[in-house]
Amino acid sequence: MKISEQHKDFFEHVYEIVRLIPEGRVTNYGSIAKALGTPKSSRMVGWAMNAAHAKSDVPAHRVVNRNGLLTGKMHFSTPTRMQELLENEGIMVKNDQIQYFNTVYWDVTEHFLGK
DNA sequence: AGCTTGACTTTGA
DNA sequence: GTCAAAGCCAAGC
Repeated sequence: MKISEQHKDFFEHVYEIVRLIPEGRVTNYGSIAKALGTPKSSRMVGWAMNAAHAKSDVPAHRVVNRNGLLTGKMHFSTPTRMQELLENEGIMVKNDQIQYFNTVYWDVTEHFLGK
């Protein structure tokens, strides 16, 4: 896909990127917003995730805030659902904080730059 | 129509 | 390192 496709809905862009996040990796809201060309609209990414929750093929649990904190866990079916999904992919979570966040972090822009 | 809220980030003190 | 403030914009009231 092309990042510069601005004719589509903002949410659809978010979905496409979130779907690209590899298993066992996570990214943050700002990185996604940045990839969409609107770095300051990171809040909208969160709002998009809220809507994405309905879609079954959007791994919303792989998106956390920039500190690696599971800020959106309460929006899942159960408050522990997000952590369970992450741990199921090999990501360690302690007190809503992703362990070794720097290691599992997957930068969206780096991916598109081919790095 | 306006006002508030929010799964956020950046910046400046 | 912390903290407060601003910017972002869709949805809900």
